[in-house]
Amino acid sequence: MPGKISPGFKVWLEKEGEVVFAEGRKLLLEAVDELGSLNAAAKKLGMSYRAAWGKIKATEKRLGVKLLESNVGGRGGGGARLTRDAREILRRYNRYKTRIKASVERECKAIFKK
Amino acid sequence: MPGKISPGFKVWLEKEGEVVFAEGRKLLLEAVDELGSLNAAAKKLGMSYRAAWGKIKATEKRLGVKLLESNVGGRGGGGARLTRDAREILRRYNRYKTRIKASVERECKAIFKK
DNA sequence: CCGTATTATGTCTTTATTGACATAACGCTT
DNA sequence: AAGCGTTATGTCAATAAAGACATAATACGG
Repeated sequence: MPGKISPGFKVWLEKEGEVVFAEGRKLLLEAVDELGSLNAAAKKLGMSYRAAWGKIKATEKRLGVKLLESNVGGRGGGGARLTRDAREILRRYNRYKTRIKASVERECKAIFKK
Repeated sequence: MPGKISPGFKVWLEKEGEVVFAEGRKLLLEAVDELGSLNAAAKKLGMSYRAAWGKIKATEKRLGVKLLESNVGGRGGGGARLTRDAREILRRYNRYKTRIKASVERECKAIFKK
């Protein structure tokens, strides 16, 4: 008899069968939006700036869309903020995920009597 | 403006926060059930017997449940068949996935006007 | 009793992903 | 002009995941 088994799920956005946006990018973009800096966002998520920058760059390339508008130097060293496209993708992803999450929790009770 | 973006999803079963069953195991177990042999199932899925066996073994360990009842030697070299527990897990996973898939397709139309 | 197809494992190689380090440029601020 | 914090990249190491290869044991059928 299987013990206490519980369901899990993950959602993402694709373009031509390739994953272009998932939870990691969502957290990263939201952190940039909050902090106004990719470096600060990376620190908040416990990753190196290099890694964060690489992920953003890769996503932009696959997506063919610019996600961050950044300026280097100046007061505080510079900073970055989300483009309109980034906000649009973020909005769609969040809406999609919220809906699926609700379904998951509903079905969960029907299939796995806790 | 983002191009043609489409949603994707994945579901799995957890035990104590650890993934114990997902799409790969499902396909493997179903193939074993159909063919009566782990070796044949592995070939069907384009993986080595070694890899298939390792995955089954790892899943059994994490799950604390036996998935395959096997006999070695004899006519045809032997074979394997699913245990009752394996069928139960498979049934739950399939039911769960089917439900979520339906939700995904429904929400998809609402969020991504195709 | 030998051939055969299968289960059952160990080990080693290759590959892919992630992470760490290093360096340059930039433009405010003081 | 010097300092600071940030963007922007290249490179290389570490770690993880997947795959390839090798070998033993088994039991049935001819």
